[in-house]
Amino acid sequence: MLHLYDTATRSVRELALREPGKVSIYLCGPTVYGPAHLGHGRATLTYDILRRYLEWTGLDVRLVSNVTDIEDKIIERATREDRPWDEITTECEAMWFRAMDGIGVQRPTDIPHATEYVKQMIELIGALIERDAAYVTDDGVYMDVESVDDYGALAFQSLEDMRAGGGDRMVVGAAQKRHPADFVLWKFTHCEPTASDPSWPSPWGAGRPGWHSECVVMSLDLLGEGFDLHCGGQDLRFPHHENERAQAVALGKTFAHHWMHNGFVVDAEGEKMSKSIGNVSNLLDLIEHYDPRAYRLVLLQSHYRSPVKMGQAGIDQAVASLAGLDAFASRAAAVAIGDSDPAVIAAFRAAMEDDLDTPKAMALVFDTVRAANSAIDAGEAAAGSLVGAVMEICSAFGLELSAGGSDASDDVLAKASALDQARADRDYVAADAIRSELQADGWNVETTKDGTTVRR
RNA sequence: GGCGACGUGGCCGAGUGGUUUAGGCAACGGCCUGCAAAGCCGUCUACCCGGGUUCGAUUCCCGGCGUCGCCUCCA
Repeated sequence: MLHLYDTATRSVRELALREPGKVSIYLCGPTVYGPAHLGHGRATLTYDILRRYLEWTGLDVRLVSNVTDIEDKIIERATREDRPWDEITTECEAMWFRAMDGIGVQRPTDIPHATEYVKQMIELIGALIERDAAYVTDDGVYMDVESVDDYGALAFQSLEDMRAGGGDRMVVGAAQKRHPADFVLWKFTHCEPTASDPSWPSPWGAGRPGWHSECVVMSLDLLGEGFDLHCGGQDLRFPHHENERAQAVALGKTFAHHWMHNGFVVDAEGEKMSKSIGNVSNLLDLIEHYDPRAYRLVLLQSHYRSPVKMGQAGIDQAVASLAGLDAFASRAAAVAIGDSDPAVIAAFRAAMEDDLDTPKAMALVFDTVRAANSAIDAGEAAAGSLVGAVMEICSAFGLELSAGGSDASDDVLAKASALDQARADRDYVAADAIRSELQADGWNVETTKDGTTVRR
């Protein structure tokens, strides 16, 4: 069974399943007010790889990932551009899924929206007030973090330490907050609602829900108490996940059993990609200019918890590496694929079960490719099962290899034949000319004694 | 100020108390080829610094230095 690092216990432990054969996962999704960036790509690819792996092992995976379509950033943008807020969220959500399609991330099984859960969030907030875990101030309803005994479990810091270590940081939020860490559950709308600034009625006054409530409500509604795994980027660990957990705990509900957080994407200088620094790269730009598989490969070759450096050089290396894998797929197309080599598959599984050791698994893929190439060269029967193992692993990773050539036009194929004819005639000047011509058109040309193959 | 992560060869990036030790990219040599390409074989650069533990440390401990993150919206 899969062993995964659990943020809450800070240890690698078995991912226990609530129901045998089924995995329930909640992944915090995007706030839709702008384009998806590299950081979003890393998170979604990480969990896409996890999901595909789990499915490959035969588990029934339910992956719930929300869309946050109520949020200050959305309202700010709508107000600035004088547009209806939901025009922005609709547009950005469509853009988000275009990016996800582009990098080959499968759709979650459920995609709840915050706007669909306002009523339930109000119920949740009401229950928290009833239990004396939340209180009303002039500008909203706040969660009383001191009502939660183990608040700080994901921050690895007690409330006292947080306050003591606060240094000269400003306390953000209302002056009426009981504790600096108390967070907003409901924000009152003080002005008249506009098309850019949505508002919902509540028992405490018109307003909108705070960010931390939606994920609690949606995860518990769709997955139920004690679901298996809650995941997201490192930056969500605190305060977002801590605060989600606090609400569930305050209500006496069992929340996620296991917490998984992926590392950041950093730029070439090692700095985190962040909107405020302005070094964010748009995911759609990336996949427009490069092979979208390159990003997946970069991530597969590093551990999900490590920071990943994303720069020109890294992408170029991955592209070169993919060329090798595609070349393999091309020559492997001529081999009768057999049952995947059991030793390779066992090694793959062992690597993955150990906290998703995809770097080790990729090393295994490259080793197996080499072994398969040698077997093909030697005409050995083992080639088929080695090829099969490589294909099976790549498929479990969502890494599609391209055997190429299928999009070659008749014209290109005619040139390939002409090249073979010229070589047969020992007219190497003509042969080289044809090859150069094809290469200039972007084809990889391989002339062998069995004839010429062309690939993109 | 508190909490946390990290510092590996030309580059990216795993891993480990010693024995052969990732893997990728790049470079170089060889085989193959009409020449290339692809493929195969081989070579080359490593574990931030100072102490300690140990028969032995890149790996464990302590202390530096450096980089980064969280503590505030952020995948």
